[in-house]
Amino acid sequence: MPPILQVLLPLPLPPFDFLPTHGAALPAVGQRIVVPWQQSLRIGLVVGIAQERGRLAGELREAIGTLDAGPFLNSAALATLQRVADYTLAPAGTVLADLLPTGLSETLSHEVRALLGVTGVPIGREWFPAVGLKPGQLELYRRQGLIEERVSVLQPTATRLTACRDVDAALSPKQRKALEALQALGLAISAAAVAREAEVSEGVVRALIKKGYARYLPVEAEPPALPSYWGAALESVLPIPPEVICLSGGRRRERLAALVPSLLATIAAGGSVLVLVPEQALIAETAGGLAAPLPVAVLSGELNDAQRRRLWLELPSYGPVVLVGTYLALLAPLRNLRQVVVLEAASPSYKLAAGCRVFVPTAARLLAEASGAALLESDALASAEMWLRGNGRCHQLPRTEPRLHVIDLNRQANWPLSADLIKLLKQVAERGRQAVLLAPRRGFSAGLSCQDCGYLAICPHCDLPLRYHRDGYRLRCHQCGFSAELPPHCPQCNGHRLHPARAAGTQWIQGAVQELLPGFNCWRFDSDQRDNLRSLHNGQPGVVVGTSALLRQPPLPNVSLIAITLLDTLLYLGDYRGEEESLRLLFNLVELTESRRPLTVIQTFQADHPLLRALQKPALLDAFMDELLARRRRLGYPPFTRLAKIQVAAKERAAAERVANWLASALRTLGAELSELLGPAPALRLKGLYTVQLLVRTADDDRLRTLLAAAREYRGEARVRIE
DNA sequence: GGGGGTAAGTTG
DNA sequence: AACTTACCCCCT
Repeated sequence: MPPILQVLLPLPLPPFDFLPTHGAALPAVGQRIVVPWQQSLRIGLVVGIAQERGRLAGELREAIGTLDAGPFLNSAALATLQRVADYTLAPAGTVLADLLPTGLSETLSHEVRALLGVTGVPIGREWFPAVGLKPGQLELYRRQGLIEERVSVLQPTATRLTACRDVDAALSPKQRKALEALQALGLAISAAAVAREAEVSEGVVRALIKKGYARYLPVEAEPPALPSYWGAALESVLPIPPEVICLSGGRRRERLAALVPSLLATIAAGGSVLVLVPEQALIAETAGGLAAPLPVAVLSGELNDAQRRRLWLELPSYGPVVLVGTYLALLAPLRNLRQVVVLEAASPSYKLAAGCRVFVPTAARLLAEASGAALLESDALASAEMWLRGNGRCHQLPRTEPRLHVIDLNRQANWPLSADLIKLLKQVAERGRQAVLLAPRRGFSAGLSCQDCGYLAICPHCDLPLRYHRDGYRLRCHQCGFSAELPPHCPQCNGHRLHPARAAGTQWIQGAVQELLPGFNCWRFDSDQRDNLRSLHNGQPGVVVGTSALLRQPPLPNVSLIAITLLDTLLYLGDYRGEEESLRLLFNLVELTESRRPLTVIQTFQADHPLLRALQKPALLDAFMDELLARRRRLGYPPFTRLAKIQVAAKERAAAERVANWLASALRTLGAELSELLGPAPALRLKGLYTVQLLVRTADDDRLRTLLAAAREYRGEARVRIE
C-alpha cells in the first residue's frame, strides 16, 4: 500500500492528498512537487506523508514530480506555516500564498513519453512537450497508465550571438574582421556589440548571421545581482543586557545600534538572525545601518522574481547572516536561525491587509518558538502585549524630555491655529528655521454641514461623512474613493450656509499658515500631495504640513517647532488601543528632526490627559503602562483575553443582519457566555456592502477556536470574515 | 439551440 | 483562487 502525500497549494484550501509519482523516490516533507490540478499543473509543497488514506486510492491522482533535490522550506518554516494557519483560522494554503514570496508560480517545462512497451498512443518513446496534447487526452493516458511525465522549472534564458563557422575566403575583409572579433568574444550580447568590438557597422554582422557564419543562441540567463546597502555605521552604544526581549525608548537609530552587540554575538556563535521591519521604507535604513559590522542580506518586495529565486536557493548555503526583511522573509531558509528581531514591533503596518491577516510580530513569535530562536521586539513605545510578555525583561533607552507646550483649545479662540501657535510660527519665520505641523487628516476638513438644518454630507456607498477637499472643491469618501462636486446649496433645506466641519485637514492648515506667513515656504505632504521637500532637507527655512506619512520621511535638519494641530482626533481613532497608539506617535515625533529637542506643541481639548503627563515625564511611563495593563485586565481586553472580530458583509442589509444574528445564536448554542459575545453591532454600509460586526472574547486560544467553528464553516448569503 | 450572464459547487 | 456546472434570460 503506497503512502499518501499531503500537498499544500497556494490556494485558500487545506492540504490535498496525492499518490507519490510512480517509480520515483518518495519526496521529503518540505519539497516542491508538481501535481495535476483540474485541467492543468500546479506547484505545491509536500507538508506531510501519511500511511492511511482518507479516500480510496483510485480517486487520488498521482503527483507528476518534484522540482528540487531537497526541501524548499525547512521544518521550522513548515511548522510556522501550520501555526499561523491555526492561529488565524485561515486555510494553510492561504498562509502559504501570503508568506512564500517565490517558487510556486514558476513556468514549467512539461514533457511526456509512452511507457516502455505501450502502443496505440500517438506518442513515442521520445520526450515530447505536453502542450501538444489536449488536457482530457493527457488525463486519459494518465489514468490508463500509458505514459510517464517529467517536469522542471523553465530556466530564464537570454539570447547571445555566437560564431558557428570558421573564417573562409567567401568573406569580405570587414566580415572577416567581425567574425574574428566574435570568435574572440565567444558569446556576444548583440550584433551591435560585435560591431563595436570589430569597429565595423552593424550591417556587416547581420550579413554574417544571414550567411550562416553566426547565429543567436539561447543561453542560461546570468543570475540577477542582489541589492546591497551602504549606510553610515551606527554609533556604538552600551549593549543591552542579554536577557532583554523587549526594547523601547530612544530613537530608531539608537535602538538599532543597541541591538548590534547582541547580533554580533549570535553571528559569532554561528547562528543566523532574522530582522523584520514593518514596511519597505525602513529596509535601506536598517540594512545600511547593520551592514558595516555584520554580514547582511535583504529580502523584501523590492526584489524581483529572479532575485527572490536566487536568494531563496542560495540562503541555505550562506554562513551565519543577518537577513533584513519584511514579512516576505518569515519563511526564508536560513541555516541555524538563532535570533528573531522585530523592529517597530507595534506598528499597525505589520497587519496583513488581505489573506490570513496575521499580525507579523505574532507570526515571528510562532517562528521563533518553532526554531528555538530567541525573540526580541523593539519599538519607541512597547505595546501592552510586549510590555506584559517582557515582564522584567524590558529595557528602555533614555528618552530626552521633550520641550512640550500643551495648548488647551478650550481657552484659545483662533481656529485652526491657536494664538500661541501663531506666535511660535511667526518666530520660526523670523529666525529662518523650520516647522513641522501634523494634522489628523488630509483634505480641507472632516466634512461639510449645513448651519441651518444640521445636514451632514454622507457617502452614498458608505455610512461615513464625505471629507471636504479644497482642490477642485469636491467632497470625497476616504473609505471608498467616491467623489462629488460641492453641492451649491443644502440638499435638505435648500439653505446656503454649507460650511466645512471644524476638524481641520492638511489643506486648511496649509492655507492658514500661508495666510499668516505670506512669502514663507509652506509645503504639504500627505498621500494626496507629496511636495518635494528638498529645500527643507537642504536646511532652508519653511513649514511642512502633513499627515503621519511624514514620519516615514528622513528627518529635517533645521526644525525648531513641531506641532500636533489636533490631538483629540488621534485619541479617538480606532479601538481600545487608541491611547497607546497616540502616545507611540508622539514618541515617534523625534524621527521628524535631526535636532535633539525642538519645541513640541500639542493643541487639544483635553489638556490634562494622562498621556500628556507620561510624554512629559519619562519617569512616569512605567506607571502609565502598568495602568494601561490594569485597565485592559479590568475591562477584559487583550493581552488578557483573546479577541476575534467577525465581519459579516452582504449587499442587502437584511441578509447581513440575518446572518449575523444566526451566527450569534450559533455561538450561544456552542456555549458562548454573555461576556464572550459582543454584538452584533448595527449594520454599517462600507463600499456598498452592509457590514455587521461581532466580537468574540475568550480566556484562551482553544476556547476561541471552539466558539469560532461555526463562523469558520459558514457558507451562504453573506461573506463572513474572521480576524 | 445557443450566446451571455450569474450563482453555486468542486478541486485530491 | 480558479475552474466547472447549472440555471436563467433572451434571441434566432
